[in-house]
Amino acid sequence: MSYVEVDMERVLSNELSSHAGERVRMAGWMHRIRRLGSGIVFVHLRDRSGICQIVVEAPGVIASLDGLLAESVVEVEGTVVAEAQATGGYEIHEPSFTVLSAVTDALPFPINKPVINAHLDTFLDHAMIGLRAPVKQAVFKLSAAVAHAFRDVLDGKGFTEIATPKIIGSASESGANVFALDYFGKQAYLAQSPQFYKQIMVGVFERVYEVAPVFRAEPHQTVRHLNEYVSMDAEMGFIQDHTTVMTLLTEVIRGILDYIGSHCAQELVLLNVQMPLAPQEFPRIYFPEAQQWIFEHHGEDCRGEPDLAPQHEKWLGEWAKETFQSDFLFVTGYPMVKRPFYTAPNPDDTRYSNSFDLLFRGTELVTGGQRLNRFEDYARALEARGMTQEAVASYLETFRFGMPPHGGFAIGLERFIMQLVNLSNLRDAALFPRDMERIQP
RNA sequence: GGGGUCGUGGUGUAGCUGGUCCAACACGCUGGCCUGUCACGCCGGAGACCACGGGUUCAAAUCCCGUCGAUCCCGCCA
Repeated sequence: MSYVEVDMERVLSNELSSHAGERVRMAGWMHRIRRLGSGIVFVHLRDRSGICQIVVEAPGVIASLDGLLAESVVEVEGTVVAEAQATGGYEIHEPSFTVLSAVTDALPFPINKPVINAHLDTFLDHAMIGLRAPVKQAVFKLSAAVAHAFRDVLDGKGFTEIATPKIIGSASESGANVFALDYFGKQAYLAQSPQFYKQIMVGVFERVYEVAPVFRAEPHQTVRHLNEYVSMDAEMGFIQDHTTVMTLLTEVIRGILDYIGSHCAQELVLLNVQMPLAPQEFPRIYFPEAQQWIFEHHGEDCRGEPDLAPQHEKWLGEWAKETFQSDFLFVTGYPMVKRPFYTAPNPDDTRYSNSFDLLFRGTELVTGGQRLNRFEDYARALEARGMTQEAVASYLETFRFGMPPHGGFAIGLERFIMQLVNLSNLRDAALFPRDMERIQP
């Protein structure tokens, strides 16, 4: 049995320098066609590696491009020539074209300009095409690199990747609303988090992670919420307390930043990314102390409130940057009343929890903490909240049969990208975002 | 769930204290010119019943009401 070679002797636009003088075969989209007159046409060919320029001078070949609009797909055979005038130093001469797919209609909006001139709503209606724009590609290349680096760092620390179900039978977990669906006549729900399963799997592998979508039926309408987003979850056993998890998270974040710094130079430049300040140890502040600081420095008295408002997080983020030269800030010890039942309390003051949020440039990026690990503690926690054990019976079985002290966290991938790239809307960090109004495309 | 703002050719905007707007500019599309452009340039052209419905007025893109759509903030969450 023989297979056709995947790359079929095709040369990519970023490989021209190693083929100078050769006759090569290329293929891609006509990103831009610049017809300078009867005598010369420049075609910018876009493939997965980038864009290169093809110079067309033969009248017959120029005629073969008549009527083709941007985004037409072509195969090109031509000679690689070193040319100082060309961006990148090389271009294709004496080409011949085979049209694989001709475009004759104008695009909904131009995608070959440095900036995309379309409202978010318009863009999303045509995301199928808009995503081809180099600036948009770069966002999702970065996104892929972040997810890759997340896996890479955790693989290196003995974690095992898992895939937990997104269709689940019971919906009692945290405060977030769930989407109900009909499952062969039974009531089922879309998972709002892999929380239960990743804890259960700590009992199997000690250390696990998952990169997968989660579903939130919250009716929110803001630039930093989606109803479906990618959660990068990790959970590990045999921790001291939540600070062990914070140390792990710090290493993960720094590992991700290192990775994209060394692998995504092109995207970072194109998107004008200011690399985050990420010191060896991220500064941390205890929840009630954060409220006290807000009261003293901004005059707003939120002391006693169970949570921080977005504005508070912004202030704290600015403070961390100025005081500690860090774009990241841990806020620890969120009140127990605001945390789900599986959260471990602070043993020294049980009003507060052994949990944390990580703020990235003043926006909540990660939630994590230590979980309860003894069955008796779960029984008490459920009772205190008026919940029944039956509702979470299979989850609880885990804790009857030996679970180590453990904890973990969940990073919102789109949030990470949004804050990294300084996007004004989380929807710009999702390929096909799902919000209250949008389920198409 | 509560509140604010907006709705003008395919796209992005100007006009919006009513008449001079059968609507202007840029991108895109299109006809012509240009053999080194790379956000090419130059000269033309097509394309909008100014979201929809009603009202005020001699006169409405412009003022009022309603509907729909979009968007942002708060709450909730990552």
